[in-house]
Parts: sequence; structure tokens; C-alpha cells
Amino acid sequence: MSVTITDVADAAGVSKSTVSKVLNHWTSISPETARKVLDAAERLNYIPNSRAVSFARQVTKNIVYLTDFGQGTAYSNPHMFDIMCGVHHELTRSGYTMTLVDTSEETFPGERAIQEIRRRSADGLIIHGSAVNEELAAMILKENVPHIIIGHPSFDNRLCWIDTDHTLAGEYAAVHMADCGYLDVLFVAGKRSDTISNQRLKGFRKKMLSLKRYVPHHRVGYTDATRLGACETVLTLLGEDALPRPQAIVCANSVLAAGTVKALGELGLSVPKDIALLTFDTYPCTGMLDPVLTVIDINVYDMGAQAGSMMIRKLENPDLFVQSFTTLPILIQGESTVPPAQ
Amino acid sequence: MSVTITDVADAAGVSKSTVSKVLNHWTSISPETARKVLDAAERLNYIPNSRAVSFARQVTKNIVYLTDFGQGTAYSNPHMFDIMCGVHHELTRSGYTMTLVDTSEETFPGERAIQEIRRRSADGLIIHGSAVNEELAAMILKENVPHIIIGHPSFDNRLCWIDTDHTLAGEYAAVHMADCGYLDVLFVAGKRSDTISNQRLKGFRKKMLSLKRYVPHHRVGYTDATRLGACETVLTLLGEDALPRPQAIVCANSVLAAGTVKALGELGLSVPKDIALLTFDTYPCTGMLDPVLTVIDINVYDMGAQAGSMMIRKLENPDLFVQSFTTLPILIQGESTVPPAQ
DNA sequence: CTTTGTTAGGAAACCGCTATACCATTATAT
DNA sequence: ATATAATGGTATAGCGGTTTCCTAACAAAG
Repeated sequence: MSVTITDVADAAGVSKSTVSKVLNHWTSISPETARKVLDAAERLNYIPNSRAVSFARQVTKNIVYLTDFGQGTAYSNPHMFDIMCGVHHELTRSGYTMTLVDTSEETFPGERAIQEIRRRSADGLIIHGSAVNEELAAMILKENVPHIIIGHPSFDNRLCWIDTDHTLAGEYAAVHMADCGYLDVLFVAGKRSDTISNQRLKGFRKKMLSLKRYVPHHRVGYTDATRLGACETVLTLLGEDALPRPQAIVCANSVLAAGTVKALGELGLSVPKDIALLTFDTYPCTGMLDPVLTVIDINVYDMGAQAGSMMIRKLENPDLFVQSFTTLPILIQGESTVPPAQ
Repeated sequence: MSVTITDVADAAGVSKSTVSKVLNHWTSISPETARKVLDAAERLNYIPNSRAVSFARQVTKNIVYLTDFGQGTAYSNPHMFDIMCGVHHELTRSGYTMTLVDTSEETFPGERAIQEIRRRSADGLIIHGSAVNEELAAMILKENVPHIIIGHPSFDNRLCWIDTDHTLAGEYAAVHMADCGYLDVLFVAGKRSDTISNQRLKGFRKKMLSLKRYVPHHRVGYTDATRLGACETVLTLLGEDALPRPQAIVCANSVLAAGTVKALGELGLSVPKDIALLTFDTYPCTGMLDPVLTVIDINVYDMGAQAGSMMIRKLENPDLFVQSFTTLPILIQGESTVPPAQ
């Protein structure tokens, strides 16, 4: 059996209360008694039972992290893990505990979430990814649970969230292109208009415009959001005929970039000599392709960490309402664009 | 405040004990009383406080998962997340809870692990990755903690572990090559001999031999375990001169494969027409390269799940001693080798 | 020398739930 | 009819801590 506070008390020849006081508040304790208790605790290798503590104190310092693991989703979304690590690190640092709840097999993640919160008397809820839907939102708001959602939920503006600003990332792309002296740029984006990919396009367009580089209609390639879709689109747009070849391509995400690389290979175009290439998000692949791709990335670990510390601030100050694009994009220079001459 | 068992008891007009019985054992309870209790519980939306329950029952059903997150390591090791998901899923399925402990900032992970186990009165310990070292091993054995290590620890054979058999994966590679009719194969491996990479080489060699395809010394390229190292090695080995070009290359891991792809590109060799390529582990990149690489992979999610269920079996049967290569390699056919004609 | 204040430490209630012991009933066996 | 057993339910003692309240003991003040 493990050693309890009573064992320590007996060993030190004092009462439980005294041990507890020494180990916590230090109110009205003589140095000698403290010594005795500390010695006994040390000797017995006493570790307080955290369940008993949180039970007695009626606080849990526990946060439920709700996400949709899928079945081994790192391949499809390597960000999930990094974000989770960031959250976990920050929570742990402040003495909180994190309980993972996977919603991938839940029909009603909201119900499940509330249930977990209540069951564990958790202090709050951090949600990431596809776990968030209308049902969940309704539950959260109804039960008034302190929460932070990682990723901007579009369907309810009473929710608290943080996210990265994909539009801003798009602007960064425009700036980098302009800096590098690429005036005529093709943007490859997915067809659906409600995607991250298109927020990037929006930002790119806006910034290009303000830089007096209007992006004409024929310099945006809308494609199936697959590698082969992008490949085909690029082959068509840069094929034999018509338009002069752009100086550079911006791909709205890594998958499209992979397809674009394939297409450029087939066209016999060398990157960045014949044509430059910029994309978003560091996937393991972007550093392993030849050439290594230049990307506009975000520090997702940091985003998770921010969500964690935001949660803690919210618990200290329940009225705190958070909706912000906290995480800034960063440029990671690779070999696929020529960096601007200093 | 949240609703307690006393509230339910009051509402149903019975004692706490009765409520507890109805909600758990159902021993000696009349149908009418059960109804009353169930109704009250339903009406009040009662959810038992899990901390109180596990405290009273003196069981935790909690497993500590010890790993080294690093700072956002999915990029360097996308397997970590999948393994963790597998473990989590399996534990959750059996009503266990998983507590994440990150050792990346610990000097003595062993001490930390034991502390966490004791603090949370956890039932067992699952360890993955670089978190495991001699100090940790010593602690585990000393304290006799039920444990499963994911990954074969070489320094102590009293530990319980499961792993995938990299040697076997190497054999699979040999078989696939032989099946495809590639007789003359170059193996690109890292220089250090104690690595996974070299277990794969070992298995490859052994199987090739048994297939009567001796791998001569000059058909193994030992390289720096980096992309550029592999690139250089391959350039040298396939460069202008001397030896006839092999029909195929096996790379001991994805990083080496990326370097090899780069080298082949520079040499103007087309894959798989001029030369075939096979590697290990599905990284996001292997599917995004051109051509999509054929790989020998393992289902790491499944490996995690096995670790989880093994843990549970161990708790039911403390004498269970586990050391086994549970997870089988699988071939994922890509475009970089020509599949064997049926 | 009493009164008051301060300090060190202990007794006991409590957190929410489980589980055992126990007490009425009522049914069954002798 | 009495002994015995089963049934349905309650009272209560923990689980391992924290915390409030209380009591000595001693010091300072009047």
C-alpha cells in the first residue's frame, strides 16, 4: 500500500492537520515541527494522492481536450499532434492536467463533452478540429462551459476561439513574391470557396492589389483539392499554348504543391530557375522535396500553447471573451524561391 | 453546484446507499424503488463524480502514458501521434483513462514516472520513444510497475515491450524486390550500426541470401543519416564510372529516400523505368513525391492499440511477461517499383 | 495578578461515493 | 408454531486529504 498522510503524521509524532499545514500553508507552525514533518515525509517518500487532494479541495485543475483523432490521423493532419503538445505543455506548466477525449466515434460530441466535463468536474474545455459542430456549440453555450476552440468556427459568434489568420498568410505570400521580384504569379487554389485555401487566396489577392499587382482571372487556377487535380490544372495552365508563362506559382496548400511539383517536372521546368514556387504549411514533405520548398508556415505548437494559456487566463477571469487570430504566419525560406537581395 | 448522489436520494425519497446500489450492483432492490431512483437521476441529470467514485472504490483505472513530445515533434516523427491514438483508443474502450506525461523537459524521466504513478495511483505505465532509458528502467523494475514499452529497449531484458520487427520488414523488402524481378539491388543505409535502419539492412541481407541473391559489399551504401548525405552517396555510387547500375534501390528510411530521389533526379534517371525505388514507413511525403513511393510500412496505430490491450491484459494477469514483435510490416505499393506480374 | 492576545497544534467535519454491517419485514422450511 | 432464510432498505464507516474551529500555553498589557 502507498504511504498516506496518516503514516507521515505518525512517523513525525504529530496530527494529520499539522502535516497538511506544513505541506501547504505553513500557518502557525514552529520550525522544529516543520522539520520533523518534512523529515518524515522525505524518509517515507510521501507523495500526496492527487485524487484525494482535488477531492478535498473541491478543485480539479483538469481540462478536457476534445478532438477528433480519427484512426491515426497524423498522416492526414500532422498539425493535430503539435497543437495538442502545445496545449499540454502549457497546461502542465500551470499545474493543470489534461484529459483527452476523442470524438471520432461519437454521434453527439457535445453531449459527450458536457458529460466528461461533469464526470471529471473539469474546469474547462479546449476543442480542436472537426470535433466542433453546431450541437457542441449549443451545449457549450447552454451549460456555460469555459472553452477555447482552436480554429475559427463560422457558425456561432458567441464562441471563444483562437486561430491563425490564413488571410494574413496569403498576404505574406504576396509580399514575399513582390520582394523576390516575381511580378506575374499564378495562384493554385481549391475549388470550394469556404476553405482555408481560399482564405489564403483572398489575402494574396488583396495584398497584391495594394502592391499594385492586379491578379487577373487567368492567374488563378481553381482545382480539385488533390495532388493529381493540381497536377492536371498546372499542366493545362502552363501547357504548350496561349499565355506567357508566369514567373512563379503560389499553391494554397501542400497537397496542391505536390501536384504542382509533379506537373513542373513533367513540363521539364526547373524550380526556381524557370519558375518559382511558394506554398503553405511545413509538412515533412516540403523539406524533402527537391528543391526544398519555400513555405509560409505557422507555429502550430505555439498556437496550442496559446490556447492553453488562454484557457488558464479565462479560468482566472471568467468574463474574458476571446476571439482572435493569435498566431502569426512565418516565412520559411527554402530553395524554391530566390530570396530577395538584401 | 453539480448534483450529487444525495440530491438524487432526496428526490427519490430513499437513502444514498439505495441510489448507489441501483446505479451499480442492483442487489436486493425492488423494481419500484429502482424506478424511482432511475427517474430521479434522469430528471436531475445526475452524473456521478468520477473522482469520488474512484476514490471510494480505491481503483483508478488510469494509465500513465510516458513519452517525449519534444517541442512539436510530429514533423520529425509522425508516428508518435498515431501510436498514442491507438493506445488511447484501446484504453478508453476498456474504461481506462490515460494521463499524458511528457518527459522532454525531465532530467530523470524515471523518477518523474514513478512520481506520477504514485501521485495518481495509476495502474500502469505505457512508455514510448526516447522517454525510455536506463534510469527509467531501473525505477520500473525496482518499484515493480506494470508496464509496456513500445519499442524494443536493448539495455535490459527484464522489461516488457512490444515492437515491430524491423528485421522482418527488411526481409519483406527483399521478397518484394525478388518478386518484382529486381536481381541487382543497392541498399542505402545509415552509418551507425545500432539503428533501425541497420536492422532493416540485416533482414534484407538475410532474406536475399536465402533467395540466392548475395548482396555484395559494393551494393550497400553507408551514408550520413540525412537527406543530403544520402543524395551524395547515391550520386557517388551511381555516378559516371565503374560498376554497372543496379536495377533498384532500397532506402532504409524516408529521409534517405528523399535524398536518393534528389540524386536520381540530378542523374536524370527516371523511377521506376531506369531504376526502381523502395523505402520504409509512410510519411506524408512518400505519397506526395513523384513518383509515389512504394514502401514497407507498419500500422503504428495498431501497434499502439496492441500496447493498450496488452496493458489491460497485464493488469488482469500481473505475471504476464511480454516481449514480442507484434506488429507486422505491410507493403504499400506505389509507383516507384513495378508490382510483380500476377 | 488578572485580562487579553497570540501562537502552535489537534479534533473533527467534510468532499461524494461505495460497501459493509445491520435491521426490519416477509417467505420458506422444519 | 418456531426457526431459518431471503428480501429490501438504511445507517455508517471509510477512502486521503483539507480546513474550520477549538484549546492549550504562553506572552504582553493593564
